[in-house]
Parts: sequence; C-alpha cells; structure tokens
Amino acid sequence: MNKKSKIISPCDEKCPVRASLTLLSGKWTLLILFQINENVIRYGELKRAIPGISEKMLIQELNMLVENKLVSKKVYPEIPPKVEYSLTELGLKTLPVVDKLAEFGLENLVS
Amino acid sequence: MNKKSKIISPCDEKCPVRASLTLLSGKWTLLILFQINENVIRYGELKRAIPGISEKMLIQELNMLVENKLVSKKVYPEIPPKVEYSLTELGLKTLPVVDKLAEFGLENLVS
DNA sequence: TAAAGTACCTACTAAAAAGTTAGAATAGTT
DNA sequence: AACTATTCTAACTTTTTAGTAGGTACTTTA
Repeated sequence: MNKKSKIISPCDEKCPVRASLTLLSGKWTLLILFQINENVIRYGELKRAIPGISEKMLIQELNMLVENKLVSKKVYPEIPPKVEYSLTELGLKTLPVVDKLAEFGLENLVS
Repeated sequence: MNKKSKIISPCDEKCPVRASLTLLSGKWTLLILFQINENVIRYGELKRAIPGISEKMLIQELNMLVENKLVSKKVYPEIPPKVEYSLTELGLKTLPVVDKLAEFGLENLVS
C-alpha cells in the first residue's frame, strides 16, 4: 500500500453519474424534461413555456430526447400540424433529479 | 380565457431549475462535486479520481466552484505545493442532486 | 389577397467550450 | 546533474454548441 493508493474511487465510463450526465448534461435538457413533466404538451406550448430557447435548440433537444427514449412524440396527421410530447417511463424517472435541482435552487439561489 | 392561456407555467430567469442549471450544468461540474463529496481531497487525487478530464478543465471548474462558493480551497504554503479542496455548506447541499443522478444512472443506464 | 399559425428543416455564422502544448517554481530523489 | 512531483497559468488550436435567417406546406382568419 503505497502513497498513491489513497484514491477516492476513480469514476470511469461505468460511473453512474457520468452515464447520467452524458444523457442529461445539456444546457436545456433537464429544463425541458421539467417543463414537460407529467403533461402532454404541444411543441408550441413548450416553446412558450421556455422563454429564451431558440426553436433550433428546442427541436434539436427534443429529437435527442426522443432518440434516447426519454420523451415520446405523437404526430397527428393534420394541417396545420399537431405534435404532442410527453415523458416516457424512463423520462419520468428523471423527475426526481430535476425536483432536487429545483429544491436546491429554491432554497439557495432564488430568494 | 383564450386558447393560448393553456400555458404550463413559463419558466423565466427566476425559475429555480434554471438558476441551478446556470451554476451546475457544466459537463464536469456535478461529477467533480460528487467526487469531492464529503472528503477533503488534494488536487492530484481529484485528477486521478476523474480519468479523462484535462488539467485545464479541472482547474477551471474548481476555480469556478470556489468563486461560486460551492467549494472551499485550502492552500498550504509548502513546496511542492499542497492544496486541499472540500465542499462548502452550500456545496454539500448539491449532493442530493448528484445522488439522484447516480441513482438514475445506476437503475437505468449502467447494468 | 394577404397575414398568421403550425411544426419543423437547412445552411451559414458566431460564440463558447475544450483540447494541446509549453512552462513556472522549488524541493527531494537518483 | 538530471528527473520527478506538485499545482497551477498562458497561449493557441480545434471542436462543439448555439444563434440567425430563410424556407416548406397548408389552413384559417382578417
């Protein structure tokens, strides 16, 4: 047991925190999940619910979330188009994370 | 009450989630907090604990975290230098967030 | 006839994040 | 005398992320 062995267990690729962050560390990702929450929400509503996000980023993130099975998308073949987003089972499981984030912000950042 | 008023309460600058993300949404931020955890840990140890991070990013993030009062830094006036990092009270309050993140990863991402 | 609403996509540009490389300062080790 | 270890800083380049502007396609409303 040499000096270097005082190691705070190194986190490699299999570290759960790293794995989660790979999926969720985008600037808008958790916020979008938070806004969808347990709702079924249309694209336009979501856009209005997140002032400041660009359309490009919102769609890009949504596509990514759908691809990663956190969000499901229902397209109605109508004109004008109607698309609804909601969280999948997996997506719903991210809500405790976001809730803690909200709690932290509420108690320490926003007065 | 018109159509548009079905609004999932829009999150502006004062949204707790947004405020938290401003502080914590960096690629490495939460991982660093997680690795420090309740330890008092030297720079070199931390570096070894997070394989893959570059020195630049690690120092940059640490400086940011110190500036934002999530991490405190103790410098020993020795040669070779010795610097210890630990979480502040505020920093400790981020641990529940990271724990949820770890839980999510453990249960859904890493088998 | 023109404008507004709907949910996008594409190309281009600008800005931010991250990687790479080099080096400082000094003590102890080989 | 050269090398290692320590905790960084600085300059430069590359990569990634994000913003902007334009367009699609069709309907309803003014």
